[in-house]
Amino acid sequence: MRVTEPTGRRERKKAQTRQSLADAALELFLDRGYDQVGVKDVADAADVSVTTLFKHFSGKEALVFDQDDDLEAELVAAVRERPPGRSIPQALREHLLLKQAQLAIHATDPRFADFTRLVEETPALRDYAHRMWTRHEAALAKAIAETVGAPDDDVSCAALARFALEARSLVLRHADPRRAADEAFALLEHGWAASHPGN
Amino acid sequence: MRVTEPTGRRERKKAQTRQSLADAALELFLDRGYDQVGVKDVADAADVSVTTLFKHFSGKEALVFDQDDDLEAELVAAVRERPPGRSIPQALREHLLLKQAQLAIHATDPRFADFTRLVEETPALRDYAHRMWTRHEAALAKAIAETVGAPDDDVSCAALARFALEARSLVLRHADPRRAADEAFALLEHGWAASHPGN
DNA sequence: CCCAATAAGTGCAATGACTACGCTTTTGTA
DNA sequence: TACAAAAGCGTAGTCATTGCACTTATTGGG
Repeated sequence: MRVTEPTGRRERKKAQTRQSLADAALELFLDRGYDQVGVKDVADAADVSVTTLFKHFSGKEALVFDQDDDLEAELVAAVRERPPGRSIPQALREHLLLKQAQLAIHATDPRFADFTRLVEETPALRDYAHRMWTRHEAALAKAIAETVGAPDDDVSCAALARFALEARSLVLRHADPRRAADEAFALLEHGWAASHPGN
Repeated sequence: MRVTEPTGRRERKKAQTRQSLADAALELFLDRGYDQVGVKDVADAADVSVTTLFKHFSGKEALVFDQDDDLEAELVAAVRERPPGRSIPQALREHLLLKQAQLAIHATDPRFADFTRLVEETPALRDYAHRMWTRHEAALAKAIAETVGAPDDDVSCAALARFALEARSLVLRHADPRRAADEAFALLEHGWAASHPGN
């Protein structure tokens, strides 16, 4: 019995189909623009039926983003397991910048810049990416509240969670994200320190 | 030439049609739920064609919200013409609470509670309402920057604009919006004061 | 090695929001 | 009155997305 990679032919083909779709989609979108490409075009290019496409991806926008499943767990961990002496806003700033840097590793690929531009210039994709993060607001708020010993529905904890997640997209469109993040999070930092000293 | 109300029969009928549509839509949505009603149903109930419906409203969601045109102007004015001694975050908190109170005036109408619930429980409507506000983020950021003499693209001004607008929806889902607003804006207040004392 | 369960993939038809188009009716105005 | 603009209409289309019934391939067991 194989311990690593219990990958039968079935799962391999499935992954392959999925990859074909994602590749075809990205190429077409970059070439013609998101709105100028129909879901039918993508399916044809990947040589599968439209029905199959929707068995692999929940919607047209999802074709562009590979599964970022444990986003929530990482976000919560960034707060819970932050090094001693680092405030929650600082920890969140670091985490968001780190995730962005992880993406930028592919920056060697000249497609990457185009990819980023595609996402930022297409409202449907921008919104989708945004929601990938804000989706976890409640979980983040809860983690923060537990960390500082506040009730689960504490408003300032919810506010910090919301603002930090919003800061991400705010900062991303800036030429120098690091500097922008410093400024945006400085605001949160000071505001947070005022009511939750030492966190 | 009539100065006030240059209202000919034409414009009156137009407004009437629009109103019929809005009324029919609200009644149907409240009765069956937003997703269970098609635009065809609304058009039929108002006794107009679907094409006509879309000449009056930009989309299905817009049927629910009457034109809030000068939202942006009011927002900018709240910052620019705030009474002396009141900080920008405070002014924004007041303005947002005021606008909410203005809506709640209709609270005598028992439909109003249902209306609020409808909007909050229907993702499409919640998002639409949210975007009605966040749409003006750039204008608000610019107004703030000019008020404090910062460059138009100053990050902390943009951040304050974004956070304040987000605070609105954050606070709205709370049982006591006023208290929630106090907490959320306290965070912004202190953070903002740290870098822009006296504003 | 064969069989039955399972899962991937297919094609087709339908829904529901929205648009384009070409047409008729109404209304404001010269 | 005559004409242009505006309001409305119906049809037919696009596009994403879903349900359904069907074929094909893979797998695990007997």
